Amino acid sequence: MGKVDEKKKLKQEALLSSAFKLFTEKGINNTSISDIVNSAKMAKGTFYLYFKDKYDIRDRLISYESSKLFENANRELMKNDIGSLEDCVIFIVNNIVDQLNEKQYIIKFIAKNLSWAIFSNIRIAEKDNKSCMDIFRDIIENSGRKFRDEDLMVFMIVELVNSTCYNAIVNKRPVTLDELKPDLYCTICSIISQFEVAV
Amino acid sequence: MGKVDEKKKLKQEALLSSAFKLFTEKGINNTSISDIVNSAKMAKGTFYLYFKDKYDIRDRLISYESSKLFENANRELMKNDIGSLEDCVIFIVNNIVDQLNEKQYIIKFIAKNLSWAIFSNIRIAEKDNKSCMDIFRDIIENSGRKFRDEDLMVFMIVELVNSTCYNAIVNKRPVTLDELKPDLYCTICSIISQFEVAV
Amino acid sequence: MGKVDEKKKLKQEALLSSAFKLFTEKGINNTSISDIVNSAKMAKGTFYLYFKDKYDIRDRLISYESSKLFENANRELMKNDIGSLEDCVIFIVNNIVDQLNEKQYIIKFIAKNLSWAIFSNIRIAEKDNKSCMDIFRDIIENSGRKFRDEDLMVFMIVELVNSTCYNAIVNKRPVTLDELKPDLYCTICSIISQFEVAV
Amino acid sequence: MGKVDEKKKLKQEALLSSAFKLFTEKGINNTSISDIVNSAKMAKGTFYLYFKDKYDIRDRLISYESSKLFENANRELMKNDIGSLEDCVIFIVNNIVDQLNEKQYIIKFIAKNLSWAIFSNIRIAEKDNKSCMDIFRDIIENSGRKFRDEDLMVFMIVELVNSTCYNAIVNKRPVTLDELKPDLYCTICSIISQFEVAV
DNA sequence: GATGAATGAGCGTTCATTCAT
DNA sequence: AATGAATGAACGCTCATTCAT
Repeated sequence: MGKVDEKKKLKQEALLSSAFKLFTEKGINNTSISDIVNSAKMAKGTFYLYFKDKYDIRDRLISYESSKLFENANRELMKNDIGSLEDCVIFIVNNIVDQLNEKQYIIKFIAKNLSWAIFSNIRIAEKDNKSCMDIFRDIIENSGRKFRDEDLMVFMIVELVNSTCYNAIVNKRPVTLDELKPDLYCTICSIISQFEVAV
Repeated sequence: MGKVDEKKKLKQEALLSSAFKLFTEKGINNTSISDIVNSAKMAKGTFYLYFKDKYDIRDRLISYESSKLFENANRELMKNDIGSLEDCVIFIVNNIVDQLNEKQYIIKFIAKNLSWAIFSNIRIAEKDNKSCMDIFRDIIENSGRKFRDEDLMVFMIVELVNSTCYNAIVNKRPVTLDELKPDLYCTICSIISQFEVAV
Repeated sequence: MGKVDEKKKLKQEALLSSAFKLFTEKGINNTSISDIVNSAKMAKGTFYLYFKDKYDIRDRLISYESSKLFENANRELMKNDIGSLEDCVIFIVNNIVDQLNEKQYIIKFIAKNLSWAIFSNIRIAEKDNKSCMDIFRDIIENSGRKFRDEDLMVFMIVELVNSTCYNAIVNKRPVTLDELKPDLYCTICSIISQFEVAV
Repeated sequence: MGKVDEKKKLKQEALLSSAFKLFTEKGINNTSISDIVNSAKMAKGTFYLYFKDKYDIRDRLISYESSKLFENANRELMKNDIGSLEDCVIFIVNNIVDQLNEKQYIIKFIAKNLSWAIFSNIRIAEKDNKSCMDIFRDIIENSGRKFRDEDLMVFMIVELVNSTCYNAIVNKRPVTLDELKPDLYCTICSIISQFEVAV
């Protein structure tokens, strides 16, 4: 990579991190392109060399931040020797919601923008560019068990976790994250068992 | 109520219905106060006599539209003689998601804005101004059964339904609403049973 | 007309005259909306209450300035007792090109923008809102003479005058206006005679 | 001419032809230098090595395209054995307006920008770099006839043709080109005769 | 000579809000 | 109470021009 490309990468990263900081602090609607370039200390026009508009940079950030969460969780999973499928799924969920709980600004930024369509397309560089969904499928396959509709099963778990944890973390209503966890994980087990078919 | 008050109420209602029409058609971000007053055929300044800003009128609309959904569902529940608690809950959920499926613009408008805080505060005029949560509590009490943490139970059900149905109705991904329903209702039963305590 | 309407008219006139001044001084391409409102001493947004954009105000000005030229010429024609059709046409042409010669900024502004379509639609308030073309038709009719294709005849005269006088007035090339006039008027007579048909 | 010079000429020609294409397609005001260099597949900075700005390249194109029209007409004139001066002039005019009628985008581009100053300076490479005006002078001389003010005569003819044909070709108003021609050529003869002096 | 990333002034336009009527 | 003309800050975006490579 030449010197020029390196400089370009730095510029782009400066824009991404400035935008992330501002989006999480003030919200997307209250952040202007001017704010972003001022914070990144470059000229307005430069923004448009790298991104189409505010929503372009937002989508890039959502994918990037989401994949980081998932990568971290997955890395930890590999380090440990987790037994059953249920334990694996709960381990990942638990790891991710703990990350989110520590960095609440991330969940505020991601949650309301993370559609199933985006989620299921997030790629994990460390895992051969596989999607999150692919990784779940691998885990399921490795368990040797059989399920009716894997995609629907994962979808229901993801949506349940996403929406309940958002409230628990951000509003602490109607319960805190720690109070939510036992029942959340219990329901995850119920969902898994409800989809299982005898082999 | 005097003639003047009546006129005022009419003005306000005209603003609310114009705003709802525009918000669902073009989205909140693309609707200006100019648009709203033009559509309601009154002067710009008049808007500020009734609402603080665009977000004030939005919140009023969310409450109003949500309560209508719930009222409709509840009215139907009363007409029928539903047996078990599970059947009651599923009846209400089913009725609401069918309403949403028919009027998709409502779910697009409400869903991303409907926090648990708002939901649990929605008042139903027809039912002595009780909140949705109160009505669920009544249903539970009438069943004669006993649950660990009713609020958390209802919260989990509401969040699961809200987030999965949003995707199923709006994107039809990863499944359509009809394909989702059986598994959704099965999970609702699991959640209920997981919270039940022996009497 | 109420006080408010009067104020509105004043605002609009201030915008028109500021725009005219700037357009003729610096050209349309070098005049921004900002320039216009600054010169008219009002806020930028006010411009958009009265005109769609820069080209809207330009077209309004072209019509207005052109009709003024024609009105003046016509008023003078009425005052005098001009004999033949040729003399009438030449009187009007002469009067208009003299006006343009005195206020060269007008011809610079109008000439390159004045299409036949615009010209033939210019209305003269003083003459029952008749178009320029209508007035020519009246003059022709009053002469009692008969012509093959009146519109084409007037068109050729107008275009010849417009284009040759623009150069003569603005560039004084290849001749000055005064040097051009005799031959121009001679050619006008040729055109008229070439279209005349025996009665 | 060295290899380097040849490469430079190719670059310049690529810029000219890209600019011409874009100017005629979208208009000068809507064409940016970015557009031109993108279309010519070179870097932005390169443009400034060859042209001062957009208006520099425009003027070069007008001269170039106009001279091509005139060259074509003149070449055809040479091929034929045209008799009188009137026939020669009308032959050239007719040939040029037919070219313009076939390629309307050229007249749209040239007409509003073609001043007499530019026209009279157009050089014809094939004819010893003579100007258009020189060629007319040659034709006049060859006819053996004598005229008062040749330049003014040619000027009036050129302006009349240019402005009337622009409308006839582009707007087809108030008549089409074919409907215009007979009267236009008749007026040209009148102009010529009006300038002739007895020998 | 050729490049193209970077600039930043400037553009047209929008719109929430005010306030005299 | 109701109006709507007026405001002007702020917006997203463009683009001619520069200059280090």
